[in-house]
Amino acid sequence: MNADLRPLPRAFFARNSVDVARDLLGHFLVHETRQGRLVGRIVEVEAYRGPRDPASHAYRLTPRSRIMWSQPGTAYVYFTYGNHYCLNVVCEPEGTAGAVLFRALQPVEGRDVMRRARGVDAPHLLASGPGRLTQAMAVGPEHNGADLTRPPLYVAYGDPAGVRIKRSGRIGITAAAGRPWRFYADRSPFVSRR
DNA sequence: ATCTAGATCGGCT
DNA sequence: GCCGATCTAGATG
Repeated sequence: MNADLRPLPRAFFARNSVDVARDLLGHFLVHETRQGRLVGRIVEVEAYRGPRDPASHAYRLTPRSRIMWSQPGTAYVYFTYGNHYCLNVVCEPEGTAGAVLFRALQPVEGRDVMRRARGVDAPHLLASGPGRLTQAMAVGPEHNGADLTRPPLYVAYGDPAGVRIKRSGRIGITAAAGRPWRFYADRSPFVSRR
């Protein structure tokens, strides 16, 4: 992996979250930790919108969901099912709610650290699923509100042109008929639900 | 291959 | 009190 990773600018995230989700495929999620630099290629994401999207935490304004109205490029980390953390990046202009959930990565750098954190060996099981992804990337509740446009945790330019994009319904969502806002890299072994 | 339950707890009605 | 933007292990066909 080359050493040069440049963060995406804030303007990238200040758009419709569905467009941001699609455009995120092929770019990198990077975390510079004490253990070393962890890098994954983004291969699966889901878009969530505001009060008009019943599947979104921002369907209502609550203390937890408030952050989805904040500055684009901000991290939204939430806890679910008593066990797992999920990482999102806030989208849309400030004052409009929206976010993209990171669902799966292709591990690119720091695989050994990821293996240790996950307790599994197979590369396609390291970060294929939102809970697995945060565990592999050493992301937790302390990152809620972090700025994902600058180190140590950020989204960096990759190779989006080389991705065959597929779309589908969001996973685990019942109240979202007619909103196929999950995007993933076609035929990638690193997406969830293989 | 497909299903089921259990873990485990914060946020919300 | 209920249930979730999940994962894993174990059972069953």
